[in-house]
Amino acid sequence: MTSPPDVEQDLGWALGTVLRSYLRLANEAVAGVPGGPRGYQVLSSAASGERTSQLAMAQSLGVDRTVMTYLLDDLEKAGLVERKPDPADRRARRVLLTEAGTARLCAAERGLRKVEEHLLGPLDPDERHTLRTLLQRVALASGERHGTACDVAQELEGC
Amino acid sequence: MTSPPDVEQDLGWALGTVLRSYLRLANEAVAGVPGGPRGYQVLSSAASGERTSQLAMAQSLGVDRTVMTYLLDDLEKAGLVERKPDPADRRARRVLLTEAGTARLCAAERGLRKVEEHLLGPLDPDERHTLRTLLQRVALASGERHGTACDVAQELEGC
DNA sequence: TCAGATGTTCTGCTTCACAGACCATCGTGT
DNA sequence: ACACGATGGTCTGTGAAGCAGAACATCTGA
Repeated sequence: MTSPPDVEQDLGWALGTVLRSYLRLANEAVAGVPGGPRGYQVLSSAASGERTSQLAMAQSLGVDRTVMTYLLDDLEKAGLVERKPDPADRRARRVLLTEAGTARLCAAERGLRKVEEHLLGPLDPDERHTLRTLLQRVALASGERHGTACDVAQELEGC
Repeated sequence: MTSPPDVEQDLGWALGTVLRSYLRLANEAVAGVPGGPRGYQVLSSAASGERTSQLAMAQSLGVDRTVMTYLLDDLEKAGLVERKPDPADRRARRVLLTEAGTARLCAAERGLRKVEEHLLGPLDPDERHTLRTLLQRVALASGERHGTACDVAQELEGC
């Protein structure tokens, strides 16, 4: 007999479980931001100043471009962002935060920071930082190589 | 001015991004298991022998109990699991793996292991182990305290 | 100037999760 | 023994959510 590989060993299970808990809490923390946590991410992404085109934001956040449309519709309706025509490319729109949007973003950030700390409660400060850093590195790396999935597909053939 | 808190600093963003990449790869790795990665988790959970009741499995995997029903329907239709009446409680069913189910589970596990290693590619072996361990601890802890969300809700009041 | 690529939006469709009702069974109390 | 609420499982309806595909405007390169 081989060892009994429990579900809890599975990276996917751990990721899913943590994300579920996070979302459950985050939904309350960002109450008032249309689109929930994703709406917050849009705000945050727009606030950074880079990647203000809708498509760029959609890709970095992992949402469909058609979804980004009505996500922004809601945020605009709530007066948190504005869509200004991009002077350099008249097809594109620059997504800019209004003052209300900036304020709402800050409030949401404060809330989310507490949620994160609560979620990482079982870890000591060093470990929290380590987890954040490692996750971030994996996220950044996996975001870059979108097309590189093929080499894994090849490996999988041999099973 | 405060520092510019980019989206990539957000724990939720990192979790979501990594999980998305994982699912994209895992979907191929578990091809042939009805229900995709979740179907695999059901198999894995049933294989452990504990938590074989549908409800217990549903909770530990974070899916609705009505979803578990048709998830198991599909797995049973594919001949990977059996629903046997629990002798101790005739309301409940024990979910048992068939031989085909066990084989499929092993194959899926091999595939997923490669996916995980590929995903954690940018980390060195020590870091991979650290990330796995820390994530697991957070996942286990956040799974246990389901009702303890209230204290965070209280904290959030003060924002 | 023309052809193809790109950014955005809109329409239609399919999938999917959740709420709620329903049935069978258990456990407890009387 | 019986009645009651709680629990495990299933089914039905409904609403949301995302994606494919087309449409339109605009950019870019030949």
